[in-house]
Amino acid sequence: MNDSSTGRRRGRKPAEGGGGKATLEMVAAAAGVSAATVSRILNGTAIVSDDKRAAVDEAIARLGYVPNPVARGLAGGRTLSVGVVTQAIDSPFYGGALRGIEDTLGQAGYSPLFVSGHWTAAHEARCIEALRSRRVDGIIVLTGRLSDSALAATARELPIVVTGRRLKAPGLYALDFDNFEGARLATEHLLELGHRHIAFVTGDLKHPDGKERLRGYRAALEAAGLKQEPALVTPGDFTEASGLAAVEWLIDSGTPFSALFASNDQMAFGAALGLYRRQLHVPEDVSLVGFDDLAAAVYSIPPLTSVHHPVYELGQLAARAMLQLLAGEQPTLDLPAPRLVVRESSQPPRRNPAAPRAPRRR
Amino acid sequence: MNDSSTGRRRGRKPAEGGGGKATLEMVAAAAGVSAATVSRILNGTAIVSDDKRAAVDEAIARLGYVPNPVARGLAGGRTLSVGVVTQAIDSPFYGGALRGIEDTLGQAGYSPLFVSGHWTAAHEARCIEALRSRRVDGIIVLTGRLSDSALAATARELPIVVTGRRLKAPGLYALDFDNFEGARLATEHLLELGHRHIAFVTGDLKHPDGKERLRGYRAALEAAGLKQEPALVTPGDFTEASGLAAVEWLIDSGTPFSALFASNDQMAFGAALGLYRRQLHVPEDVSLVGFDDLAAAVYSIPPLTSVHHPVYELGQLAARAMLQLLAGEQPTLDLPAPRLVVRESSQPPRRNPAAPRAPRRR
DNA sequence: CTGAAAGCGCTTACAG
DNA sequence: CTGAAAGCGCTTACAG
Repeated sequence: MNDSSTGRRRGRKPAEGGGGKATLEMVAAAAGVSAATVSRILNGTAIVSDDKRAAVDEAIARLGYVPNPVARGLAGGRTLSVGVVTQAIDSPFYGGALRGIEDTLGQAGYSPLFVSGHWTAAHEARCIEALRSRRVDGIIVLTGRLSDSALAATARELPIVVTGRRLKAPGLYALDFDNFEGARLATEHLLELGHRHIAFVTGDLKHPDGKERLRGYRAALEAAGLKQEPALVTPGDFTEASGLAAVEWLIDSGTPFSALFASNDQMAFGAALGLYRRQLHVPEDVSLVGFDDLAAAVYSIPPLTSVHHPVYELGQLAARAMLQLLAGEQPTLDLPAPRLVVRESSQPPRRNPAAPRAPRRR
Repeated sequence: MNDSSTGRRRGRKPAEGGGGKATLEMVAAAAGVSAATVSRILNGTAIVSDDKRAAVDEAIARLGYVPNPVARGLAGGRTLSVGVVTQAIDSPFYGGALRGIEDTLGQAGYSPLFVSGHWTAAHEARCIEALRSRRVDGIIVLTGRLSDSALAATARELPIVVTGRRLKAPGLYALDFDNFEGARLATEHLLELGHRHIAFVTGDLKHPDGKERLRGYRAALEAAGLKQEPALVTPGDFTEASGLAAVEWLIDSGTPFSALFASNDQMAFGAALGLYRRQLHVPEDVSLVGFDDLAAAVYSIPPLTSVHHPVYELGQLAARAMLQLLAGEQPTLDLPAPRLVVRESSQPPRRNPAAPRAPRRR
């Protein structure tokens, strides 16, 4: 072939592979139609005659054209991206949710923009500003510390999906997990095994999840007709370190307990280490139950009984709700009910189930 | 004040809070200068007289102006965003690196765009396309399966920083951790404790990290004058499940060993569960050493001796290198040397250090 | 030192 | 059904 036949002498090499140089205009020229028509075909905005459509499709394929989302964002006001405010990009808890969001959004042609809120309202507010300045089409907020009213306010500007709270506001959809029921289930499990002295490590009680889980624990005890022992409830903050500290505090306080329910798996892991250090065996000496059912629960020693928190589904649903909001629909999605995954860390108390036994040192 | 003095009658409410509606043009008008001047001040592109600068600063503050990165990207060709190809957004291993990248990039005004490559070259290639179509200014690739030549090729189009390999190419900077030395150190530690039968669980051997760690293990044995026992080397793939399977395989094969070195912590966790299931205690019966020093290593039972892999720093350095590449500089950064963190999972072998002991069932 | 103007690659009323 | 044209909010040669 003769290369003088092509007009691009000093042009960069023709586009192939995404991000190439082909533009809408080039496609339009190649197909012999206007740019507007190509745009309409791409967006399904209007009915176009079959032959033009075929010509355009062919041109797109031949040029390896990939629309430029940046230009799209400027012109159309939509960027096909949604911001995701997580608390820490490397959180073992939210990780699964991020994956669910990424998968679901990706299928719809949207990209997630992940930012870390670092568990402070000020930081989260800054994240939301940054996201808005990037012109995201909507924002998914995973829990966080922002006030309901702040969230509702920004929902007036662009669609918001928020997890971990119960909240109704225009332009906003809230997705909540039944933490109360989960904690109730876990406590009930221990009660059914015969435990009567069940220690509880709280989460951060400023956090709705923390509050609800404590409530669930108490409700189960009450339903069983047991009196609450304040000495068995020790404060934690959802970190491994606080679970470890809680166990040491409990043991040192001398209050007998045959089971321990931690408000999340991370604290349960910390608690397990604390028990190990004090030579108490799980589950022979103390039954241990966590909450969240992290991936690591399966490989903890012994494998941890835990309330399954469907984080991946949470991410999927949050993304789906966002897509619906973006499409002008009203989401009606809901999370599955909590269920307990029983593994090897819980069993009936050693001696007489009714007779509490003080952990002893060996 | 009389509101007829302002021209915006039906306009949306004035911008306040990021992402507001103020535009460059509005700032220019308010400050009595041209848009070009405002742009120059914002970008530090040219020297501007003090009084104009003051007027502009004031107008920006008053209007709560936030530049629109989308428009910026279209006009200037830069989006102030860099793509990050990780393998799984919720990887316990890469999580720290993502945080390092986010922190470092954020300080420089850049935003990361995280995408998951799912450990396949095809997927990663698609990620890179998607990222390029989003017009990122550069791409950081965390390990991955892409061929060196594919990476070098895309580095001709935009700056690339890649971790986990040794590679030189124009527009590309590679950041590698000394996996060989790390594995050598870990094995040496076990040898110094007196172990002579050290089992090894490999990582994915198609992966450079996997290969290097095996090499380090072998080098240490050789340096100690020990003959290699092929039966002690069992294949794994970096997952917990493969660590568990490896231990079962090892025990069932009847080959005696007093220590086990897994090519990463996740496999060490799996191995720990396998030992627990077979009633073998760590470290009394078997010493266990991992690699990577994940956050979870501190809370595993017993706390795991592991080669520290500075992932957060890795992320920071990768981002820093990208920033330098973007500024037209040639990075010369390097990762810290590996070091071993000794915890409670390793100790001298039970009996005579020189006499191998077959794990027994109890 | 500073403006006017063109242009980045698309979308979207507005008119056929 | 389809074009021509304006415009999204910036940046950047090009001229003073």
